[in-house]
Parts: sequence; C-alpha cells; structure tokens
Amino acid sequence: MKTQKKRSDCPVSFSLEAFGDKWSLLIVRDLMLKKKCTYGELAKSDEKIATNILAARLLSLEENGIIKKLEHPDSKAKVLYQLTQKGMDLIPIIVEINLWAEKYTDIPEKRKELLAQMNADKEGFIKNAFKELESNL
Amino acid sequence: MKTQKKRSDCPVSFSLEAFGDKWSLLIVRDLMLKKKCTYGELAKSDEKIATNILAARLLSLEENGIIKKLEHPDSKAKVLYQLTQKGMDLIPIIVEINLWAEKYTDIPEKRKELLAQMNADKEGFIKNAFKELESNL
DNA sequence: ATATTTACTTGCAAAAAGCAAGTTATTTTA
DNA sequence: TAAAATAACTTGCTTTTTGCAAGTAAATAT
Repeated sequence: MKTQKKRSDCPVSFSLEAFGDKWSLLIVRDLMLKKKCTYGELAKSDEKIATNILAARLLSLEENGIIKKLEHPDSKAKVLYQLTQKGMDLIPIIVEINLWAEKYTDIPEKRKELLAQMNADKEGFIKNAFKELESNL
Repeated sequence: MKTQKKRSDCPVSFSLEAFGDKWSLLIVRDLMLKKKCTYGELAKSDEKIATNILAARLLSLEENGIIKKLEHPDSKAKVLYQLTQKGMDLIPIIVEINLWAEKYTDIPEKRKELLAQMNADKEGFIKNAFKELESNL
C-alpha cells in the first residue's frame, strides 16, 4: 500500500488523494456498474483513456488498496481486475455522484434504469450492488 | 456557465468534469463544513493551496455553477464566496466521502464530532447542513 | 510457424500544478 | 491624511502530470 505525504489530516483530503482525479472513479464505475474486468475492456471506455494513463491509474488504485489484480480464469494473457472491499465501499459515493448528476444534466437512456433503481431505493441498490460484487470475491 | 467538450454522456464523468480534481471538493468542504467564505480564509486551508490554483479553481467552480461571488457585507475589499443550490447538493457526496475515509484512515479529533453526527443520523445531518447553508441565501 | 490478442511501456509534446514575487484596490493605523 | 497593512488576485517560471502515437513481450489462436 502506497504511503504518500498527506496534505492534511482531513478525511476528505485523504479520500481525494486516493481517487480525486478525472479517471480513478471512472475505472471504479466500470468495475462496479459495467462489469468490466480486464485492461482491454477498461481501455475501451467511452471516455477513451490513454493506455499509459490507464496503467498509471490502475497501479495507483492498487497501491491504495481499492482494486486488486488476479489471474484470469480464461487465459494467462489476461489479468482480472477486481474491486477490494475498500473499493466496493466506494459504491455509496458513486451512487451520490450519479444522483447529483441526474439533477444537473441529461441522463442517457442506457443509464436511466440504474438511476431509477437508485432513486426508488438507494439503500437497496447499494446492498444489491455489494451482493453482486461480493459474489466474485 | 462553462461549456466544455464532454468526454462522454456518463453522469459520473459529467460530475468529475465539474469537481473531479484534488482541490475542488476541498474548497466545497471549506464553504460547507468550515464556514469559510473569503478568498483569504480559503487560502489558509491546511492543505496550503497555491493562490493561483485557488483562483483557478474558484473560477472553474463558478463557471460550473457550484459557487457564486457576492459582495461582502463587511468591506468592499472582500468577496463573499457561497455555495449555490447546485453546490449545496454536493453535501451527500461530501458526507459519503467522509464516511468512506472514516473506515480507512484515522479521523482527527476536531472532526470526530461531525463524523459522529453523520453516523448517528446521516439524513438528519444532511438536512441540517442544508438548513444552515440556506439561511445564507 | 505466423498472425493476433492482451497488457502494458516508451518517447515526446502539451497542459496543468506549484512556487515566489508582484499588482491593485480598499482599509486601517499612526 | 499619509503610510502601512489587508484582500484578492496575477504573473513568470519551473516541475509534474496528461495525453498521444508508437512500440514491446508474453500468451493464444489460426
């Protein structure tokens, strides 16, 4: 686990040091909501992350204990990326970010069902997401 | 309000474009939890943000409709920075970020009372924070 | 055996962050 | 009321990070 000089002892600052950039939470989103789990799949995100940046962010997320690398069951050429418990605990944050965005921008069709679930039963959505992710552990 | 080329139509990406960096949410935190409201007060944060970066982030937050500048009642030399409704709607995200951090790092004494409130009654804490901030609008 | 896939790495240019010092418009103080 | 201090930035410059395009090595498919 990475040890960096903390900017302050504020919990918000601590969190932002782990995932406060333009890419980390998108990777977490893909692992969480989009069931992507390999480098190649993550590289194909709509936001078109550069491969060197993806590699750097994956390393940083791993050093921060948010994701872990595993052997892929299908092939030795592949790597399986998974959220750790610490990573799964980001679900409530991702949910709130989605709900905030919903208030201030148009949500694409393909995402509306998920948003509807979050709105209808936030706690239930979070519990269910946990359950699904934990089945992979 | 700023219009930038969106990286994608994902709501998480939209949100990160507005506040997905190492500083924006710290400024929001100060406006929200620490009752700071002037440039000088914001500049004195524990994280020691450089003044040019602070100016840049304040402009960006303003362009994104998250904060607004007002005349300071005490002096024409001062500027009053305030969260907009859109900015106040970030409270649930800040709360979840605090709760996540609490699980994975030590919380400083001065912050424990706030965390205790968030844990005891998350909804109540958020409602109360809204109420306090709205009294300034 | 050769081509393809997968997960990266490398080199370089462009953008952003960070530091120190400077500027302008108020206010306060002597 | 002139000088000093405060407040909110800005400027110039260096360092770090991002981003693009291309390249590499191991494993797999053809």
